[in-house]
Amino acid sequence: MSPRSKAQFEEIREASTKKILEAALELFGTRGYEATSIAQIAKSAEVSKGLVYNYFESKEHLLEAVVMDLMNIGDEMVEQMLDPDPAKTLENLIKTVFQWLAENDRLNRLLVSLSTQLDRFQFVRDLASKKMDGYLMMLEELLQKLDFEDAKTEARILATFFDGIALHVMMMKEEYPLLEVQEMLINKYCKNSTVN
Amino acid sequence: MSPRSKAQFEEIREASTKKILEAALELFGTRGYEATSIAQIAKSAEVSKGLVYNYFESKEHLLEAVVMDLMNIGDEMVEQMLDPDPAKTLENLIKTVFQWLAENDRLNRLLVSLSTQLDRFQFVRDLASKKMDGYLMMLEELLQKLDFEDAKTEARILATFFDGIALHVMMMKEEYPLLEVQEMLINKYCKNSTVN
Amino acid sequence: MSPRSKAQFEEIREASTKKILEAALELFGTRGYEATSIAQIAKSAEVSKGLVYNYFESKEHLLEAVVMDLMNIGDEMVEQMLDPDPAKTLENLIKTVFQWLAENDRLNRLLVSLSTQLDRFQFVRDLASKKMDGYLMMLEELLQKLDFEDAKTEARILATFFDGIALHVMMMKEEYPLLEVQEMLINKYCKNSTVN
Amino acid sequence: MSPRSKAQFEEIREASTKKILEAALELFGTRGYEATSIAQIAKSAEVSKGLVYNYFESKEHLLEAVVMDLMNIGDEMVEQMLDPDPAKTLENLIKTVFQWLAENDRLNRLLVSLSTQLDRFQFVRDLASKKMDGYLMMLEELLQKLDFEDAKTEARILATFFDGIALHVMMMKEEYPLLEVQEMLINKYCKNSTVN
DNA sequence: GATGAATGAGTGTTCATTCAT
DNA sequence: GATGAATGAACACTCATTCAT
Repeated sequence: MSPRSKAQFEEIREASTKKILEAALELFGTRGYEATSIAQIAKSAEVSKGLVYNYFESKEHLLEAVVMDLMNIGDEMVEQMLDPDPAKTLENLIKTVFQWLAENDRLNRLLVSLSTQLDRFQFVRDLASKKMDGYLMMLEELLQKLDFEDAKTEARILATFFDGIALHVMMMKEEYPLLEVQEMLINKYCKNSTVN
Repeated sequence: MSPRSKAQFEEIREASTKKILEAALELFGTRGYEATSIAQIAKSAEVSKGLVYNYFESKEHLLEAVVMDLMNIGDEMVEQMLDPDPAKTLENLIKTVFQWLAENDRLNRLLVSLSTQLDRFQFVRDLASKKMDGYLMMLEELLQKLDFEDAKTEARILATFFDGIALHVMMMKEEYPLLEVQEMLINKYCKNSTVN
Repeated sequence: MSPRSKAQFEEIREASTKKILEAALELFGTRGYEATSIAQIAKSAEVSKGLVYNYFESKEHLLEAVVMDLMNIGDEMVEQMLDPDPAKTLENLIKTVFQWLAENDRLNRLLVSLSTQLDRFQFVRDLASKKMDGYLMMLEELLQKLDFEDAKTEARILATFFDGIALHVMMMKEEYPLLEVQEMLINKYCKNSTVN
Repeated sequence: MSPRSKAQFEEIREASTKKILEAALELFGTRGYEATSIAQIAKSAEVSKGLVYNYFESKEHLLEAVVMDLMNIGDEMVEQMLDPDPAKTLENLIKTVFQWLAENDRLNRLLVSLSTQLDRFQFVRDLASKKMDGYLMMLEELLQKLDFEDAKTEARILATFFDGIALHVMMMKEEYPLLEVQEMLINKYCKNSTVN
């Protein structure tokens, strides 16, 4: 009865959605959300303006979809760095953060830029808040195992520092001495257990 | 209708310019650059739209003037914290940074948000780059005096960390444990000379 | 996969057409023609957008079909009120008009609203004009039999009045005193023969 | 100080406002509110789209302004027809209504068309409701003085009839026999007192 | 016969900027 | 120096219509 099967339609939908999401990420990440127009996204995705609205209710919903996509990727990465040795886990974590920053310039820029507009995008605030809490708890636990005195504040410092790096890498790109900083950080935090 | 002296004109110019700059800073800081219109600035400064364009070539030039103003204030602050004892100077510096962040929510937000658009605002890139270099050099010198081994990287870490705090305070406002973090930071960096 | 007979196809066609027409009537009547989208009609008729265009050339042609449908219903009603006694026929007519208005809020609204756009919908103009002529002639004939002096103008007045009620009922809904008005109207027009 | 005086600005504003209001009335009245775009109004008023929004917050506010303008005119007319003799006043009223309909085609069409969208335009509903109440009371009073038995319902009938004429004139324009209908109406209602 | 993905012209609205005075 | 009326390009979004399957 139907001319195309459900599966065929699904394929088409997915392909178009993907093209749009990728274009949106690219542009939101490089120019920022406000400075990117739907027309630009459509053009970059080689698609009509109207189609964007077939798949996403509004520009803001498109942004939400882009961010949600990213978050899922983030979760997967965390699981891969667990290790029986807490020092090793922390080292993995640090290395992963640094590597991610080196490779995901546009996502990084998008996330930082959104963090300046938390009031406007409630969903970002909720998401960031939840992520940050999980983040902090994990770090605190690790640092406790590594016998840090005030693990809670140390975790805060480490988390703050990670985002500081995100900001600086975003601003300076390759000029930021990621390797040196990473090494010193590992020295400071992952060699602690042996010292104490 | 007595003709006005040059000085009088100059006074008027300066007063109007100041009113506009203040309104622009306030609005750019709270709503963001994109979301603030020239009409809003003019209204808030109790001035006509046309007058804004008499003093500033464009919205972007107005932004530039606002940022320049901020930077000058920053320079003044640095001079006030110098102390013969490097540990004391560093402590002053840390305290000043923390205090500024606690008190200047909107400026902080404006600066962070501009840092995400360095490609668009070339003058911000140049400015930030120059400031950062001076900043880093000053920190490196201090840390060297405090006998840190790799003072260059430590300076980088400290600068990165400051901006990380800026980012987190902007996001979390009063919820960020500024005091605890500040204390731990002072312990880590300003007690070094006595230890070594 | 048995081939379907012509009759079966015809049945399918008719069923789909009917569903679409009903949905369109409902939506045009409640939201208005401009404010109703083809997508809404298709959804409400549980049919694809494409199918609507299989059966109706355009949105405007669909409207035309809807209106034609309505008109046929109107014709059927007229035949049911004929009576040997002209006074009785007129009374039937009045009562039918009032009852229809009380029961067909949405159709009434659609027709009035279309009458304000006669220039745009030529077919409505033609249709309305033809209907009105027949209407007037019937009324004139009746009133002549009831010995009204200037039956032509009286017929015009009655017809005008009917549409005035349509307008007011549409605006005021239940607040309009349909019963009182109906009674007075019957008194004025259907008791004439006994007086003269 | 100011380049143009307040009065000059006021003049300019008024002239532009008037041009826009006139164009809007013309187009809303002929094509309807929905079918008229701001672009069309601006073009017809020989003005930029942007200017329309300088003077009117939104398309709906523009409509409101147009309608309010009309209503004020209506009020002025009522006062001019009062007469010590109620029969004469009623006659004046009838004549005024008929004359207004003959001369104000577009306003009439606009008002009828808005009456089909009372739910959408709250301000029209409020306005119409208030006008109608005053209208009915005045008619009732007049008819009471003229010794009509059920003056309340008669007033309702007259008011309904007026709007019926409005509807028919709007549809048929010059083809509607305004004069004959007017004469018969005056005969029916304004000769009553002498008979009784 | 039937589907719904895709298009593009059009909508209401905003706003940086210009300019006559 | 100062005003605000005026412009026009741009924006987010809608929707009648087409078409490959």
